[in-house]
Amino acid sequence: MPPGGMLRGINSATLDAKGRMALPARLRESFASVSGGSLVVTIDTKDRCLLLYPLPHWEAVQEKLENLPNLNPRSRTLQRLLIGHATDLEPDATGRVLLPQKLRDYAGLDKKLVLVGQGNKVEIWGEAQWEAQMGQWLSDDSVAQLADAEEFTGLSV
Amino acid sequence: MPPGGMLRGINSATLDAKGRMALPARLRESFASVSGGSLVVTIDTKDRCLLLYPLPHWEAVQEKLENLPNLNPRSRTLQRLLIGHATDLEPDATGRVLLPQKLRDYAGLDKKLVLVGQGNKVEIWGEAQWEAQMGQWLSDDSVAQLADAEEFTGLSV
DNA sequence: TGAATTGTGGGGAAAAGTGGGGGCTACGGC
DNA sequence: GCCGTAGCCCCCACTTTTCCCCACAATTCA
Repeated sequence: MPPGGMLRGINSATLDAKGRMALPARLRESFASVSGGSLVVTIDTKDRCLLLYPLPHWEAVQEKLENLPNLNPRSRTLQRLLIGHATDLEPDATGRVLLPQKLRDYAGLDKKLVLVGQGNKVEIWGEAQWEAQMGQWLSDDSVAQLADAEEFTGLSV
Repeated sequence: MPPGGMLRGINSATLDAKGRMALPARLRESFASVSGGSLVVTIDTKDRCLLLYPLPHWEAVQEKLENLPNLNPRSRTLQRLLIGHATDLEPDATGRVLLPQKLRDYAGLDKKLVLVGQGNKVEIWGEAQWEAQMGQWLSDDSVAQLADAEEFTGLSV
C-alpha cells in the first residue's frame, strides 16, 4: 500500500487452467485505493509482456495517445496496438481476473507469471521470458551501457 | 462497458453462411450506451478493413467529411468512398448484423473475424489480415521506429 | 500451533453464440 | 395482372461458453 497509488515491487502469480490470474493481495490493495478495483490490461509494444493499469491511470494514457498527431502513421499504429488491445477487467469475488486469450498468446504466458510494479502500472511477464530478460539486462555489456547513458547524467540512486 | 462510450479492446467474431456477424456481448453493451444500437458500417480507405460506428459517432464523421472543400478532387474521392459505402445496420433480436456483400469482399472477410476497438469506432478485420498486420507492426524495424516516436513526443505510457 | 487470510480448483446456472426454418416482400417474367 | 422466384429478416431451438460462487488447500501471522 504505497501512497499515491504508486505501484512497485515484484510478485509471483499463476494462471489457472481457465486463464485466470489471482492478484496478490498487496497489489489488490494498491489497486483498490486508486480505482475501486477497475483495471485495464493491454500489450507492451516493445517487449512481449502485458501492462495492467488501474482504470484512472489507463484513461490518462489513452488520452495522451488520442492526442498524438493523427496524420503520423506511427501514431496510428501505436493507437491500434495499445487502445486496440486494451481490455477492461473486473476482479471476481476472490480477486482473480481473466486475461483474454489473445493477450496471453501475445505475451506467451503459461502457468507461472511475474508481476513487476512500474509506477502507474504493473507489467505481467511469463516467468521464462522475465528471467531471460533479466539475464540480458544484467550482462556486463548492458550494465556498462546503462552507466554511460547520457540520459542519466545527474541521476543518483 | 468503458465509460463515455469509449470503444476499446480486441474481440473475435465469426461470419455465418449468410454473412451475419454476431456482435460480442460486451461491444453490444457499449454500442447500446451510445446509440441505442443503431450502427453504420463503411470501409477504411487506408487498410483493407471495415469501420463500424455507433450512429451518433458516424454522423459526426460524415459532417466533417461534407465540410471538406468540394473543389479538391481528393476530398470528393474520400467522400465517395466513405459516405458511398456507409450502410445502416440494425442488430436482430440475437445481436447479429448482416454485413453487405460488397463490404465483405472489400475487406476479404471469410469466417473468422477480429474486432478492434478504436475510440469512436470498431475496426473489422479478417483474422488472417489482422495477424499479418500485427506481424509487420511488431517487426524489429517498426518497433524501433515507434520507440523513437515516443521519445520524440515525450509520450510515456 | 492455531486461526485468519490468501490462493486454487471446479461445478453449475445463466447468458451468449450458432444454425436453420418459414413467412413476408420485392422484383422479374410470362 | 398474376404468378414464380429469390432474397431478406425474423424468430425459435440447440450448443457452447462464460462467469459466478462454493468449498478446499496452502500460506502467513500471531
